[in-house]
Formats: sequence, C-alpha cells, structure tokens
Amino acid sequence: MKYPTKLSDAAHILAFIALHPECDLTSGKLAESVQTNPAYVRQLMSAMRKGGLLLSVKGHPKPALAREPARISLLDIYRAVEGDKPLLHQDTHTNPACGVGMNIQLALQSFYMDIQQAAENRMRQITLRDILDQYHARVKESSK
Amino acid sequence: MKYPTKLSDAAHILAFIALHPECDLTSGKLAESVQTNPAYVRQLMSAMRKGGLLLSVKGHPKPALAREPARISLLDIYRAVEGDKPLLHQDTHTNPACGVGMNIQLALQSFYMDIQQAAENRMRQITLRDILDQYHARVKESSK
DNA sequence: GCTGTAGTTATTATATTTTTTACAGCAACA
DNA sequence: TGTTGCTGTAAAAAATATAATAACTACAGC
Repeated sequence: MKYPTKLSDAAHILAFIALHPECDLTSGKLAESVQTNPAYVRQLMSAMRKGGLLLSVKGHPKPALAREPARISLLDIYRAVEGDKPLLHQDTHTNPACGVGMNIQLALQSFYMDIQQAAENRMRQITLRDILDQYHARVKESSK
Repeated sequence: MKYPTKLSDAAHILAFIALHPECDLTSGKLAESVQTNPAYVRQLMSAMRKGGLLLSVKGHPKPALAREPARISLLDIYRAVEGDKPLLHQDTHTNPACGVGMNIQLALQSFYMDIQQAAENRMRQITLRDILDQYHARVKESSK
C-alpha cells in the first residue's frame, strides 16, 4: 500500500469526528481506526485545519468540523490534503527539441484538463453528509 | 518526476506513429521524442499491442495503429497501459476490527466509483483523432 | 550468415508516500 | 503551580511504485 490514500484517510477522520461529537477524540484513537500512527493523523488534521475544514486546539482532544457536513465536499478535502495535484500526470520530461512531441504533449494537456474537470465536478457534488448517509445505510443494512 | 506518466507516454507514441506512417519508426526514435529509453517504449508498445491498439512485428520497425484514430479512445489507452488501476485509491489497510471505520471506507467506495465513472466517461469521449486534430491546430497556430 | 531491431525479463535508480521519532507548547486538573 | 496528556510541527527513516537500464532471445531483411 503505497498509493496515495490521504483523501481516504482524511475523509475517514472527518467522518469519525462527525460520528463521535461527544467523545474525546485523540489522534491516537483516530489512528487506531485508520490503522496508522497518531502523527500521520495529526498531519492530515493540520492540512484540513489550514484548509478551513476542521477546528482543533492544541493541547486538548476536541476536534470539530468547521462547518456542517453538507457543506464539506470531497473536493474540499482533496484540495486540503493533496493541493492541486492532478489525477492524471503529463510527462513533463519529453524532448524539448522535438517539436512534434512538444505539441503532442500540449494537445494532451487540454484534454487532461477536461478529464480533471469532469472528476472535480463529481467530487464537488459529493459531501461529507452523503458519506455519512451512506455510512448509516450500511450500518442499518448490516444489522438486519 | 515519479508520477505515473504511462498514459501520456503511450498517447505520445500512438500519435507519433499516426503522424509518421511512412517512416521506419524504431523504438529508439520514439524514445528520443519521449526522451526515455527504447526498452520502456517497447514495454508500452507491448501493452498496447496486447490491448489491441497497435500492430507490430518482431524484428522490423514498422509499428502501425490497429484501427483508425477516431476509434481509439484515451480510455482504451489507459486500460492498455494501466489496466484497471483507479484514479483514486482507497485505504485498504484500515482497522478491520473497527466497524465504524470499515463502514466509512465502504461508504467511500461507492463514491469513488462514481468519480471514476465520471472520469472514464470523459476519457471514452476523447479519441486519438481529437488529439491529432488538436496537435495540428497547435502546429498551425505556432507557425503563424 | 550478418546486422539491426523487436519482444521480454530482471535489475537498478529515483521519487513519492507513509511511518517513525522527537520535541516544544497548550489545556485540564489535582 | 506542577504534572500529565495531548497537540502541532518538523525532520529523518522506511516502504514501495514508477521509470530507467541492462541483458538476452528471436525474427526480418539484406
């Protein structure tokens, strides 16, 4: 497992916080659920705090969402933890002296942006609220 | 630069072949344009041959598209060189004993599939023909 | 047969991600 | 006010995926 899973882990953390508003959620407890280490959790939380998604205070374990789940989209989370990293990557290391290759890559660029837009539009529509709803549906289903 | 650029490189190779139907295109010449080594080019070509996009014969440098550019989509190329690797990756290593975390990841899964679908739909619409058209437009533009 | 190239596999190098370690600073509480 | 536990942050280490490289066999064309 060395593919980037920051988005998954970050969403996991946010959902966990939303589901346990009363408890003391230490980075250790969150790390236990994600099965990672507390420092990594704090790194992700730090990124999300900077991204305006999370509120937390140094010293005591009471993280809280900065706004309601319906107003936190997957794209927001992605931006917070991955920045503007695209889903598809161009080869920026082609031969600059080859005009043909250069123009092929430039042509590709515009299409990659289209694909990125298509994915981002979908990510913008999916909110933490949706994820929580889906979570509850699954819990209900499995308890039947 | 260690992000996956196989799709970009594969599309580059296909476009280059489409643009030079007369020439002897050795893996070395293609590698020169992509600025990589011939063996890597051959690996990508091998994947695309297995994916039914490319025709080539061992021993002589005459690669050819298996079908017309308008019938080769970016998704075809992606499938050929990346298989079914998703754009977003779940964290499959969360704590199995944590039912909450488990269900959060399962909930995420369905949304990731949506995003993947959105991206793939766009990739399916973009063909090598489109890329070549865009290429020609850029060449024309830059020669003005 | 000789030469050049494709096809394939294995190894190495490099970049990126995650893990781990460490420590200063704040909150809660006795 | 001192102690404890946690956060926030940085930096170094480990893990691993990707591309680069090397090496080999096999085929085409001359």
